[in-house]
Amino acid sequence: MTARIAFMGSPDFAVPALAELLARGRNIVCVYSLPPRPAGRGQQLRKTPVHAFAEEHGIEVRTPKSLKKALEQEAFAALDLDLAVVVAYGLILPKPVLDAPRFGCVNLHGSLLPRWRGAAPIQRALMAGDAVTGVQAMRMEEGLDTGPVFATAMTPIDVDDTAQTLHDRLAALGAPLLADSVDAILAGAVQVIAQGEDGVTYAKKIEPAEARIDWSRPAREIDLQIRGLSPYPGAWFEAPGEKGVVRMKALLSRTGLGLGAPGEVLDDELLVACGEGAVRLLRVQREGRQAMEVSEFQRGTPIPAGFRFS
RNA sequence: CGCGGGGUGGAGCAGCCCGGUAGCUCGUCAGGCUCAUAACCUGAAGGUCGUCAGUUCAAAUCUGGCCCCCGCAC
Repeated sequence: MTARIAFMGSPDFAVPALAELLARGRNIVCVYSLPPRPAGRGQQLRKTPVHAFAEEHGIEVRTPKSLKKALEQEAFAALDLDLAVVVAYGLILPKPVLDAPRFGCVNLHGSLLPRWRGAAPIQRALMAGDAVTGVQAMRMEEGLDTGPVFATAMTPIDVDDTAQTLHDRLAALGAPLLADSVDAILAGAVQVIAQGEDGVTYAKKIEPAEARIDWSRPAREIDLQIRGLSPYPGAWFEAPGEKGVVRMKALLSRTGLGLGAPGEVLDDELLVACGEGAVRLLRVQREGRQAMEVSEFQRGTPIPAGFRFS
């Protein structure tokens, strides 16, 4: 009943899972997270969300740079764990670590495996235009997200979903799903289903270069790019500003109808012509400003029909 | 001290370089027009211009400190 569990995770996505385990009275003896590092403006040292959350709950936090060294692996083994729960940790778990807990390691992944194995499954599913996605609890193996699945929760991807809304929904769906799997595993009553061999895709990490909008692409693709990269890193293009062109992020959009040269603004509410079709921008953010609805943006610094984005 | 942009009535912005009666597009309230309206017309309320100090006859505007927000890079 007081099984010894370690939680390994780093970003926001992992926090609800840890919170759920605590809410169910699970004995989290230690939390592993990526080490604090200089980040953001001013290069301040920043703890990961999981790190901060764990500290608030008085749990020991360890932040090794790597788990490849024997010393770290021994420290991990010394925890005498029954189970390790891993959610978007950020470090590779070497075999000695995977094998240390009595019941092994369980992972929560944000896609319907074997589709979108890897780093950015939520954004990739959205950007690819998938109609449905989900979260799965799975047993960890040495391969990248290759282990057999314990449980699945699915959710449709809506036309006004962004990476943010989808992320939040999947995190919320995943927390109880994962906790249920933990219950089942510890009770020795868990069933697993091997991943299929067909339909394997990899969710490559999002690179900044992918964020620039190319208005000559089809509207459908641009809309998916905008919503899939929203709010971070944010699909962007160049807009006029007082002191020359400024970067402007598109945070929410929907496809629309219209004809014009790629990048041409077709009405006074930022309907922009694409290589094929048009995209209506719904929420934007200009450099140095807060994100806002297009109606608000147009009130302050209107971009009229006829303007052409490059 | 990583680079840079910003904090002006409820919202979004202009004004700042070249100190001197607070502006624009909306919103709100009242009245009018209309079969009617989120449309149009008229009028009104609402701001110690982030904060503290300095310069000055006079500071939103110039100088310095502090707080908060944001983009890039990481």
